Amino acid sequence: MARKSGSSGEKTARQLRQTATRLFAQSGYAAVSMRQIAREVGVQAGALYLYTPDKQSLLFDLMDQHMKDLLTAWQNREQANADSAIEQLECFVRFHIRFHLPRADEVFISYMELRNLTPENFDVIQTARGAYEEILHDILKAGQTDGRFKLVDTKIATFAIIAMLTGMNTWYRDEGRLSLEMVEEIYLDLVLSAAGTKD
Amino acid sequence: MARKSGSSGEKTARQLRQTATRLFAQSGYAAVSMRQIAREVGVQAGALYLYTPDKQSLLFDLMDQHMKDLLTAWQNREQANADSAIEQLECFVRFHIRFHLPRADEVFISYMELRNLTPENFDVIQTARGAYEEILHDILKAGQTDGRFKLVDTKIATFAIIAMLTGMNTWYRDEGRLSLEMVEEIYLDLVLSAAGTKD
DNA sequence: CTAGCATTTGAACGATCGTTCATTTAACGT
DNA sequence: ACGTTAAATGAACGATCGTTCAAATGCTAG
Repeated sequence: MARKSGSSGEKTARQLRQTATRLFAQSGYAAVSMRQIAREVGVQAGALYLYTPDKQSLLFDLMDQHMKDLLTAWQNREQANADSAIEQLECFVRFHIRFHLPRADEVFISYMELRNLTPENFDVIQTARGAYEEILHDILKAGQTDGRFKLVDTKIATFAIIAMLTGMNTWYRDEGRLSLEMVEEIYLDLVLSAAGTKD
Repeated sequence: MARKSGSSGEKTARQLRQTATRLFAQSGYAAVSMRQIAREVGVQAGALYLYTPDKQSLLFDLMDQHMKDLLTAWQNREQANADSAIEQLECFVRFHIRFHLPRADEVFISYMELRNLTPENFDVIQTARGAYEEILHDILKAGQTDGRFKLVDTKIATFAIIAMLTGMNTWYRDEGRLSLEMVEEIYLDLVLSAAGTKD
């Protein structure tokens, strides 16, 4: 047996990305073998190398695409012309939650597998992450300047808020106690309070 | 060559724990081989099995000890009889930071390597983590009851605050811009604000 | 000084790893 | 209908994995 009936490169490539995303998130990059991925895709291990030059590139491409999607989605967000810093912060929080919650696996990978990237690949992802953090940092600095926020240190607040928001992914479940909308309001309240908008 | 001069089981056991902690944090459990650990300890791989029954137990013991240390340290904290919820929260934040910051590797492992634990070992660690989260949750509930905190949901606030605090470990460096004391004050301000103590 | 114990070596086990490649078969353009 | 290309197989490569164990050696108590 060689080529299988109904086979299509595009379909296999898509299944490879999906399967790798799921397995890497579930067990970690180093713990997942190419043979295991191949088995769940439904091909032999050798066939995977038609779609990725090697395992490292597979990981990097997933992470890189995730970061590109994130930054692109922010550029294309609705309500891109919010005026006050408070409205901008609200916009950011809602955007972050709506983008990250449905992508639990990709988010998990992008945070947990940084150490399994080669140095060059690591730099690329870190730069993208820095660009995303800068979005929030700029908002906090603006609010601080015009006196709407009361923050001791905007840089640390940036890290703290992003950590807080991204932490959702560790406990949120679709079938859980709270809907996405309620969670969004709760976190919005926490972030606005932390920023000092209610003093 | 067999036994080495100056060899001592206690010393090797200690070096094994230290080396494994460092390497697991650096590269991840699955990516680190017993031979690599042995090389850095300064023995052959076979010798490690005098000190751990297998690699999985080595990981679990590190994580289990870390969680036990954490809960024990909380029991033995100074100022254990803080009265108001605000003071209790302040006590918790300072405790968390002082305990976690000097243990970057252990904290990293305990968060990142959960999926490499067997189901039984996973349950043990998760239970310990739940006990720690409950400490904060009880404080938040108390403050909510007596009206000092203004939180929409104490359970989510618990997760959010712990995520925020633990996130410090990803960026804090001893030689960095801010001292431990300054970081402590900044995070304390963020947490108290988020809890709604300044409304 | 010596017997027994603590400690480590170094080789070996079977299993699995990422990756390559000649070969085979299916799909498609002409 | 045929030739070309796309897609996949399955065997094979050397390397490395976690783990075991007999043998060898240093340490220590009597």
